[in-house]
Amino acid sequence: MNDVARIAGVSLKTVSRVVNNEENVSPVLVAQVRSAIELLNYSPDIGASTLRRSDRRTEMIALLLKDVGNPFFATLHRAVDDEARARGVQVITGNLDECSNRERELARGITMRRADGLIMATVSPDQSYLASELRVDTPVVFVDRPGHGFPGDTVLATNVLGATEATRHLIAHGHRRIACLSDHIRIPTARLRRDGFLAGLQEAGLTPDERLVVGDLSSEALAESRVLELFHRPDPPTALFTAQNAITIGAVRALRRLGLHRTVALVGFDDFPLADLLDPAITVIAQDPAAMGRTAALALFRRIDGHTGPPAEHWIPTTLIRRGSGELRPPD
Amino acid sequence: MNDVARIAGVSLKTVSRVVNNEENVSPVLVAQVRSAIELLNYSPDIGASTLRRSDRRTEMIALLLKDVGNPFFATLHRAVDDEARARGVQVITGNLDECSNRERELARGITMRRADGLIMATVSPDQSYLASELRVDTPVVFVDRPGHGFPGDTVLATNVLGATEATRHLIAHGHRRIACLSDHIRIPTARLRRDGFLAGLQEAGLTPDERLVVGDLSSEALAESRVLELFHRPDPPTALFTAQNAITIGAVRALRRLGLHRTVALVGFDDFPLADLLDPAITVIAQDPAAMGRTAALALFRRIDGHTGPPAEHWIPTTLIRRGSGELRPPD
DNA sequence: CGTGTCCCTGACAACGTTGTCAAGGGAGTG
DNA sequence: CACTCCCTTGACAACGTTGTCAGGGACACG
Repeated sequence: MNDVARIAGVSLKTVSRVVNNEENVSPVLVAQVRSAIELLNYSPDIGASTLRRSDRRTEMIALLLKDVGNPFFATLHRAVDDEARARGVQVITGNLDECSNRERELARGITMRRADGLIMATVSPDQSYLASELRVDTPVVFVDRPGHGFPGDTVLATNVLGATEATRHLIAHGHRRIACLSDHIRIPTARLRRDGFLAGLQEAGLTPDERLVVGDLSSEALAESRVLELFHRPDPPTALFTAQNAITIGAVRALRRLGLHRTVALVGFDDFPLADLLDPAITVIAQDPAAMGRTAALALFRRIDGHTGPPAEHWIPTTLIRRGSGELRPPD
Repeated sequence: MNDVARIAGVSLKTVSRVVNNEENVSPVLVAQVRSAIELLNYSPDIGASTLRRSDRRTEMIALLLKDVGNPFFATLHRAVDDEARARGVQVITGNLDECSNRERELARGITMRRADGLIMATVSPDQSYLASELRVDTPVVFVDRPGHGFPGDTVLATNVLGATEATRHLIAHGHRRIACLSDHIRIPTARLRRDGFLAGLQEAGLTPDERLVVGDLSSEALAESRVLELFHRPDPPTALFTAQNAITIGAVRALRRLGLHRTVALVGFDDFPLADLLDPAITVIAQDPAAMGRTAALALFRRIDGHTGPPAEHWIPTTLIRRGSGELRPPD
């Protein structure tokens, strides 16, 4: 910037004014400065600018989630990025991998980089550490999973309602023995979906068989083997509700191996690509990760732009998509 | 940092030394400074540090790709991030969406943020603009697609070889009329895979029927409708080689609709989740996006750490995975 | 003509940090 | 004891930028 000022024959401050498109600079000088910028290939340094500015904006927000490689979060990430780019803001991401202590570690990195805000799909049960880890007034939005011990807007899918709807759907098709398969129950989404499932049963006056409620399936492979077990025991279920993507796929593999895929009904929580091309096509409760990302980003930017007020809750509705697997009836 | 120094009763510089774990600070002062840091909840400002440091490292690298929401690139992104995090480096991403001018626009943003390096899956045919857009000595690594007009290491899948192998595989199963369906031919990967396809035909002494070589399929839906057309014309192919993920899926949909999915052979370039659960399961030439991301990141960090030398080319091998769709024989 | 107002411009300090240099003090050496 | 050397510490400037303030010129008004 020094060089630009010298070449253009103006002061440093005038260059700064031109770069920031401030008013009240004579057109002649603007032209001179611009051509000097062109000539020298000058590019302003956002870091230095941030340091000096009074608002201290870095024009960066952080997005902490399970895994940017996971399709659900990758879609959410893309939606956040679209909103951010429209404002000239960069998104920096961190992968938590269901690993509690990494949450805190990454929050520290966010702070050192002075991000303007944070969107986070929590892993650990308590976020009160954010009070000391984050700078004051850094807004936080919790997405997909709620936060505890730290104030922030929340963007959640209607997990309970969706799971209840899935269960109701299976019951409406004549099922009485329905298994519920979910990820580890300490994960909020898993717990809520199981709750929704139980509510669905209760609604119909059915009592859950606890041997059919499995809550520690942390991988596709584990889900597959647990479903196989389920059907090697007496009195197996006639329908499955799988509370998450990877579990649904594990269950599909197991049913295939058992030759039961056209017999046992299945409704999965969370849609996935090609679900409609399987045989039978898989009925799901679809989430809308793009809407979740967009909503979270908008909520965050509103806070960054100065909105104050009590934490808001945004609910992103889920949709039942009938494709075949959920409409199979039990053998009479 | 000022406050920390005052509370600890030492100079600014000593705090700096402690924060950076420099040697030759007395243990007593280290302890004092650390407790003051604790007390005040002090967090160093990477931005200010970058500004003053002589090496000017921001500890950020940029990753420009088609779409972070696309599974192939999401996996690649994750692999890059793993390497980066091991070094305390942040990855910032940009979505190009096959849109040429955004490439340059995002490069400008990268420069303003002073990223230490750039990994990029090019969209436009020429990257010579980088010479003026980037700061001098910013290393660039091209991944998935080669760069032109600007020096940089390259990490590419064996596109030609893989496509030839696919074609050879179909020919070995008795096919003579094979269609090649690819994305727009100006995209390097699409062109290379078509070239590999043609090489495979030539190897077997077959002459390509140009009506069976389609090169402008930019979406799944378009691929689907073009395949439908293909089979409504006389003398349709007995096998398909689809040069990309989305096209493969479009083709599967079309074959389903025609009831030909168990008749017409299909080999797709690039693996995708659930390919093994379709009926028939889809034979593919699998790429290894994680290896590509990892290799690109390692190459970039080697440059950032001072390695000089002529641009290197890294080839990531593809693998033929036989699953059924590629082993169908033509009707006699 | 004097005064006030507005527009344009630049000098200067400051943001939070680290590189440079010099000074103080203690230990080791002749 | 004098001298050198190394370890420890701090003062100060500087990184690239912007906020603040003040000065100078043009113009309008009384």
